[in-house]
Amino acid sequence: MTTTSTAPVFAALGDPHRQQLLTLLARGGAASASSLAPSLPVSRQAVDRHLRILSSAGLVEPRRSGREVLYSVRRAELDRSAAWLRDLADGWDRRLSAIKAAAEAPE
Amino acid sequence: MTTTSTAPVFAALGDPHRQQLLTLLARGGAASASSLAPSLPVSRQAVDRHLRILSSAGLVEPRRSGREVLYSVRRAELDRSAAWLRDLADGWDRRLSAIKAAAEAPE
DNA sequence: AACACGTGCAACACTTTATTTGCAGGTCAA
DNA sequence: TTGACCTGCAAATAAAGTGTTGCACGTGTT
Repeated sequence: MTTTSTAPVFAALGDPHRQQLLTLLARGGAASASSLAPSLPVSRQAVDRHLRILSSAGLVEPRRSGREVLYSVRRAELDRSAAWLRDLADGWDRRLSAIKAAAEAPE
Repeated sequence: MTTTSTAPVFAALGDPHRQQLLTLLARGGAASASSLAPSLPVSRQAVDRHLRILSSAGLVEPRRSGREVLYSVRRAELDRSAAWLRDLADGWDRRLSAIKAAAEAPE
């Protein structure tokens, strides 16, 4: 089940510009699309779209402040994705120990 | 720097079929494209391409065994991606404590 | 009210991705 | 050698993603 629900998250993380936006938000705090755009080599509208994608993946959260919309990082989703990776790695480890055990006790 | 190098990894993880292939490999051990294809609702060739993408992202590794090509999970890359997520979350935590400290000591 | 600024949306072009079918070539077994 | 099975590659198509420009609409400010 987590198999499909984390896919949009990883897909969102799979773009360099979006990674850049995430690190900017993580280090600089909440910011708007317009204020972030100068830091990237793309237009304000493109940044806006990336932030929407990150938002629908649950990685950032929009908050209205006056006439601006400030986006901030949502840690919970980062943790959830990291947990998925960890479970995958654990499954692989279990597989390896099963092979090792089978090799040591042929019958 | 890791910003761009992990992007292909996350992009590879961002597809449900590829996630499914990874979990199959992690739990069932090394397998070929042909043997995996019946478990997915796509053709053998499509599975092959997904495995190539996972392979070029470093998430799986091909190994020739007779007339088959067996793919197996590469734990190192899983760990590397998990580390990237952890660093991002840590950066966000540092940001939060900086804000908190500033609030407690206005000047 | 008038102006500036930030957002939201639509149209468009371009590139990439996903997937299929078909076929050629290699490898193993009878 | 013949047949079965697996891999590898090409062409075709449909869909999605990335980016741009232009413009309309709120929301503050003067």
